[in-house]
Amino acid sequence: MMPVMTRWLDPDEQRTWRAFLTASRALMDTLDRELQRDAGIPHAYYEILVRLSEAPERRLRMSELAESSGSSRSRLSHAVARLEAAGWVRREDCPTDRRGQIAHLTDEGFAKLAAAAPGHVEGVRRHLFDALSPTQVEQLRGISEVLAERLRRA
Amino acid sequence: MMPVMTRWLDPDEQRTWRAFLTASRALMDTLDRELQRDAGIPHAYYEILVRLSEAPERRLRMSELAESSGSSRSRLSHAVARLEAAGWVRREDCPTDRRGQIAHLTDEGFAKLAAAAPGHVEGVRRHLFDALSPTQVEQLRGISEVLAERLRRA
DNA sequence: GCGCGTTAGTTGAACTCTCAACTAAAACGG
DNA sequence: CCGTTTTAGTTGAGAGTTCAACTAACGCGC
Repeated sequence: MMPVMTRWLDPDEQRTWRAFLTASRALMDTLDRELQRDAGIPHAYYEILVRLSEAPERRLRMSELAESSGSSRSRLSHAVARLEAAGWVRREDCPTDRRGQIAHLTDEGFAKLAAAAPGHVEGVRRHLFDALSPTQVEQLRGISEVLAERLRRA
Repeated sequence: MMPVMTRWLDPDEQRTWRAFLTASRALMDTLDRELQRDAGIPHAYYEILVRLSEAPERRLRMSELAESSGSSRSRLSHAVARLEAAGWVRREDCPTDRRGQIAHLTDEGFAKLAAAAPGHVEGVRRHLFDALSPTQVEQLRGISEVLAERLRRA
């Protein structure tokens, strides 16, 4: 929707926006690179494995997995196909909905995740939490929750 | 580097990290999608055009452009190749360093950027600034600047 | 029970990004 | 000067993402 009168960013907002852009991009790129190097998977795949590992019986409907891991359905389909080829996830038919598929984290996949987790968590701590004061961490949570909620509806 | 004893995230940190992940991913995805829909370019390309438009004579060395737009050199090479094919950027030899290339934003590229900017800025405002209180915006700037600085060295 | 809109999930093509390998030129060191 | 090491930038292959199109099954309304 093209506004009639653009509400441009003032210099302060501009600075905030660019800092945020730089920081979040750098953070994600760094974590992604570390994960790729140490575990051979992109961060999006790690996220999928984590959500599966936390689900009852390590099983989740594809759509719920997409939702919780922040992937589009298409992305998840491709990702699970690759994870299945690697033997870390298996797909099963859903007994109550014949359209449905259930992704199931295998023992091998779980082991892979368990091996990757410490290094990744350490990265999150080093690059994010260690850099911020306790107050800032609290602030970041408030900000993130507002934004996440807002964008969930959008 | 695999730590001997993992410093796991406590529940509060976990919640913060996941909220941040969700929010920043949703924000970037949304802006990227809007930009792709309205201007036909990904956000990374928009960023490149913006930096060029702000440079003296709308010219920048490839390496400086990569640095300022947060792209790897490889990514920038591919991106500029595509932008050049679209007629929005031209590459010129650097007179002082025969290895160097200078990217130059054409009038056509500038026009394209000028057309895309209002919609994008409106998106940034709607999805980010409108959602936060003035205090939170200030906090976000502080947090982002610390993180950006920290990761720049890494 | 039937039609129709909705939802679940997949697929392939086009595009972007990453990584490693590569060329070429500058800069350094003796 | 000459050899070595950096730095600039590109390239191609491989992998991930997106978008639109598609199949199939659910479920609502009559």
